[in-house]
Amino acid sequence: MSFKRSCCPITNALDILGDKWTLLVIRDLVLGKRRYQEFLSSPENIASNILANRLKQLEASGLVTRHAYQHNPARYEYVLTKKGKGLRPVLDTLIVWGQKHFPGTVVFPRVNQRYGSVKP
Amino acid sequence: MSFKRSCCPITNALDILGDKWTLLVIRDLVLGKRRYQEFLSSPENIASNILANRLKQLEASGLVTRHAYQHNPARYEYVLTKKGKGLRPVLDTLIVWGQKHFPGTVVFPRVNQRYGSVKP
DNA sequence: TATGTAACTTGCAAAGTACAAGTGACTATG
DNA sequence: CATAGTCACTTGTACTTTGCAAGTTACATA
Repeated sequence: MSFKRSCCPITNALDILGDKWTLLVIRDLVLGKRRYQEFLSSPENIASNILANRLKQLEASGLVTRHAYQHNPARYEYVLTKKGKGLRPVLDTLIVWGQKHFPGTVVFPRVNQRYGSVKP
Repeated sequence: MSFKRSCCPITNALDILGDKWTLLVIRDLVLGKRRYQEFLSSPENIASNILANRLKQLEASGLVTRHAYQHNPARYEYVLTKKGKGLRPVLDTLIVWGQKHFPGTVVFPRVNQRYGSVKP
């Protein structure tokens, strides 16, 4: 999907977000997760290749930035950009709709992990 | 995707909405479209088999109801249920985000077609 | 030396998507 | 009356994406 399907803002948004995994990764980022293993540990059990692919796409789309928090071996953290953070209202309305129509669903708590300092 | 991936409301919503086409069909329904050819005529050029499949899924998920507007041959119209209409805030926030980050995108106008009367 | 961990990558089968063409039941036109 | 057109789909086939398991690289720890 590299060409432009239409000039509709919804269509353009879905070209980035329209699959079963991308918004879940963004949800995790909003919840405070930053590292590969943290995303993998979410209960939906995303496959590692799908996760790697989605993180790459999110970076390419400017929703996420990646920076090393350690060298030798290089380890990366992922953080939402302003554009990525702008999706919160979308997630919020989805949560409202989801909670109304799927009884028993609950919003996950924010993770508040201590991250090591980053040496540039 | 028939099992439950998790108890997250976003995940459950994405199990229905998480692809490149479903929310576009819902957008068309919100805009007032009801018939097969109308959905097909949208600028994104959805394939007819994908459209048929999505309409079936939407009906199965309770977002849309189908009723005949003509017999011999039977022709059907699709209308959003209350649950389906509840997605408007999601579309609205997507539009806001899309318009902000994809310059030049424009919201499509509502169609206001005269539909024939339905004989039950 | 052996095991473990983090962040990926690779291989392959299964599922989903895109495009074209076909179907059945009519309606309209020459 | 025969032909063409419309509507709402369905079918067939090729291509792409996804899901699962296993492998890789570069360390850290026992």
